[in-house]
Amino acid sequence: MKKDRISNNVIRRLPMYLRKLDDLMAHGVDRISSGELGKQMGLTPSQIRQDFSCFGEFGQQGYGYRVAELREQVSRILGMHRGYTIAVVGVGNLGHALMENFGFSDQGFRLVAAFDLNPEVVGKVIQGVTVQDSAKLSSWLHDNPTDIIVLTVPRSIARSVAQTVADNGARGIWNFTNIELELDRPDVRVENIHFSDSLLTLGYFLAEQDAAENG
Amino acid sequence: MKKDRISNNVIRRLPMYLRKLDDLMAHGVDRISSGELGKQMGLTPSQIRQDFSCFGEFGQQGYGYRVAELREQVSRILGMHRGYTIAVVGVGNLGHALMENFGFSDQGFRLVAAFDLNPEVVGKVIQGVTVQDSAKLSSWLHDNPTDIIVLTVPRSIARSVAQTVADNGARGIWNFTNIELELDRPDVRVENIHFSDSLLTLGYFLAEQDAAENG
DNA sequence: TCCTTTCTGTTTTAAAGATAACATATTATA
DNA sequence: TATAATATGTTATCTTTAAAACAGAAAGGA
Repeated sequence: MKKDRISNNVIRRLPMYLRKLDDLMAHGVDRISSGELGKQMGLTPSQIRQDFSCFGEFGQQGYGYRVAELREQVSRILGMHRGYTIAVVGVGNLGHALMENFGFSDQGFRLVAAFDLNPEVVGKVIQGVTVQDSAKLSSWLHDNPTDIIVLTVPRSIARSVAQTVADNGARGIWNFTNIELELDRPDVRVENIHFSDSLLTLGYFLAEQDAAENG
Repeated sequence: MKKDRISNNVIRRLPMYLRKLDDLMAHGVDRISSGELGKQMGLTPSQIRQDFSCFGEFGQQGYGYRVAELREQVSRILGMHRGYTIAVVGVGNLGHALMENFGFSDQGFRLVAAFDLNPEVVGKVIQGVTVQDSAKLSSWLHDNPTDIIVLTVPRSIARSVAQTVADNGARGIWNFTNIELELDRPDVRVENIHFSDSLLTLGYFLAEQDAAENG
């Protein structure tokens, strides 16, 4: 039965399902049961069936799930067919790396612009996109409504840039800066990649191990 | 009362506390109550007190928490004083960006080595570290036990490289490749940065918004 | 110094999340 | 065609996580 309110945990598992299903398709698997899928993903069959049942009935009793169809459903739920537009703000090492190596179009997004304030970077063409001067950011966004901003600027200007893009129609911010943005616009969604949080978590587990062994 | 088993959720919040406490210190705040901290972080005071009480009694009734002291405790819990060693494997755009811009030492880690198989990259010195040929990876790790491997190689070789480093004493893998590693070594901790999972999650929320408005 | 206020650490209660159980439908097989 | 096996979607139960309530200790003021 379709649910109205989908829990965060379920949403976070959707991309994992997508990856696994892609993987299965690449290996020529065209049907799978929740039991087998659970075994391969380290989840219980119950959880898998419950997760999918939040969005509809994608399986068939006595048969299982058709991989291609399920993959399509998950991809649709994630909005991958919508072709959301993306602009990178801050073309330093990281922003550059994302433009070059992250396959935005593979994931259903369209990289449409990039901005930086360094004159040495402005004008460069990366993946078909010309880096523009940050001074033009506001007006460009105003003229070209853009769904998602990749925020890869130094943390010192992160907050003000975030506010600027939020005030100029951005609907989501993919935040790579190491701060909590705290915008005054609840309609703008912020998704964080906190590198240091992740590494420190890893460090915690090593420290825990060390403590258990020595003290 | 100190707890034996700390839940994952609590652990994931620790780095957030650390960032907030750093922030408070930078602003000259030297004491804070769970109420005020909760307000600033979007958490309930209860949760904050419970989180800290997992590790000990860091506050003072009627007074609150001394920011510097609490920061020190959190940092200690995360093992930041232990100076875990780090080697980057895969010095492409992303690996390079991390070496240059992520402040490993600021977070208490020591960047000690880097490896790549591209001859144009091998020999380069980045942040004081000379990039070595990947052919030397196994033997080097064997001779220089390293705590954490930053895995920034192409996904095609990710699994085999991960296995290699795990078999040569790595204790943790910071995985930036878009796959689930599934090592046969439960003692090696894997911490993932799944860029696409994160962006797709953001996409989900935009799609949800769109669906609510139109259909 | 005494009393009120503040605020912690812990206990209790409630909510959320995950697992297990179940009823039912399809597939495969004899 | 009948029957056993399989596997879903849903309901019920259990576990985990978060919030609220509370008792007691320190701080601050009159």
